[in-house]
Amino acid sequence: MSLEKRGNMEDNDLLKVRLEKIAALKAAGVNLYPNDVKPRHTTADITSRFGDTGGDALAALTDTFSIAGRLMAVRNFGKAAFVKIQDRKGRMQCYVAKNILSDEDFSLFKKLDIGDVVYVSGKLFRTKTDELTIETNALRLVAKSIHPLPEKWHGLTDIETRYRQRHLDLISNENVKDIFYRRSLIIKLMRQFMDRNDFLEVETPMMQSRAGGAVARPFKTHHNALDQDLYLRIAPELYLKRLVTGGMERVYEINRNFRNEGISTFHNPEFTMMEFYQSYATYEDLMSFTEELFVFIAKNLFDGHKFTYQGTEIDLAPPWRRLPVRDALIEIAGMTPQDLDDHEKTMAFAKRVGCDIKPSDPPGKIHMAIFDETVEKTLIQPTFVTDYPVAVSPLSRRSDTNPDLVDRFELYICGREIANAFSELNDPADQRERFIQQLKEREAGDDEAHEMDEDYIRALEYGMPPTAGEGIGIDRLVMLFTDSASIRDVILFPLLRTRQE
RNA sequence: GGGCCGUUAGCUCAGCGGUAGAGCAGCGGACUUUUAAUCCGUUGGCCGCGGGUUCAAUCCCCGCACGGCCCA
Repeated sequence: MSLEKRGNMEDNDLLKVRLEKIAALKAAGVNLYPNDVKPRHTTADITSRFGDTGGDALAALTDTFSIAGRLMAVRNFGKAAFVKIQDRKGRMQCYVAKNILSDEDFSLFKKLDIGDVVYVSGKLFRTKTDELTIETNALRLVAKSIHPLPEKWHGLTDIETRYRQRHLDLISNENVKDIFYRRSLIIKLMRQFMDRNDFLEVETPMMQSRAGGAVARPFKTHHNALDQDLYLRIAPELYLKRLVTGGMERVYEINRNFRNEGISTFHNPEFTMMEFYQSYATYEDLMSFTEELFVFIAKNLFDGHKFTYQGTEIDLAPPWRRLPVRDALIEIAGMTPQDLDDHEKTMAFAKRVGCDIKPSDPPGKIHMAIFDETVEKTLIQPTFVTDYPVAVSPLSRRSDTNPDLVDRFELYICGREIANAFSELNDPADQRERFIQQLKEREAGDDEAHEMDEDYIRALEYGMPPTAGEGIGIDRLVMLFTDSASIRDVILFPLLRTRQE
């Protein structure tokens, strides 16, 4: 759609003014969208080199500097002006004056709008108030903006607009960019850590004919040429373990998973997880591995192992607390051993604390419902919850000492599940039994229960070495490390309902 | 899915049963070292959408849409 048409349709005065300016610029021979602009510096290049250099030393410099970025503020004095230009690294002030610029460039400057992308070059100096500034001797328009930017002081605060028009959020709210730079750094550090430990990064299918590897409802889609329904994956687990069986003894994948469930400050339907598998390791090995990984990230981010999340100080110094589910239910939920071992009493307790359960649910499942309701939110400092019931762990290895439990842990920080790990079940016969048990629950109405996967069992039948695997929720991890209250603040484009036209 | 809250100018927000307000941005003017520059003047609105009550609704009531927080 042409600009002119948009203008007529929106019938907005601000837009009309801009379109008139565009016409004037075109008439003056100015290219609104040139393609040959090459800034030689970023704002950070200049401030990091000359941030502490005095005015006299700057005056002695003969170098010229050039930056490009968005025009964020103009303080105009008629024949001169101070402007702020923002690039990917920060902001820098530039001084524009009639007696320094060519007449052509100065009249271009007079036609610029806040929000335009511009290029500036010139020498450096310090103003009366000691601010490092570029004395502009050449100016170019790089990309014309036709919409006004959000308010310069308050920025963009409307949450919906921030998510729907993330470009505006990034332009006007500086800390937003910081969060996503930090997210990128965290993921980079995780890769570094995994690579150093001899893990191989792989990619496994996002579209699966059977969505397995987790307990969750999938999204459904359809392949036309094959005329076949497919599911967006809820976890990469079963594919990664096929790779382990194939001899890739240490693998990891950092990628998206999709779960068809509600949206909240801690849930986005698509989210990023790192899953990794290490042969000849146990879930206990992964506890110390996880401690090391988190400390490694924290050291790079905070230069220490303490940080503050929403006003609470979190200390990542290992070793972290290890808490068996049963102990948690007794010590924190307030159950007695008699409650735990008696189905009727367990049911009664569950109902009392507000769990949504069915009498047909196995005891282990009810225990975990009580755990979620009562214990979870109390686990503020990093805690490995261990000794999970078999009933809620269809892919985990059975404990050698107690056949009702599995070799599994979940990591909780700030009352939220951050990671889930276990020694993998590699006995194909037991795996088949677990799937059959899940099918029974599915028939009993649990549409999150795991499906039978003969193909996966067949892979296990070739022999998978003893292996431990773990999934770490990266969005939640980034929330912690960026002190973000909502998962939507660490996902660039969180899912929102489509607006009706 | 339930409860509560929000939706007013491009943005940030006031307001009120009697024809709609500020700041910023914009536009015109003054101004060559500003820091949310300042000063003078000024344009801009389906008050989310649809019903209802009323002489009169942006305001009260009902429904819907979208969003937020809490709960499930």
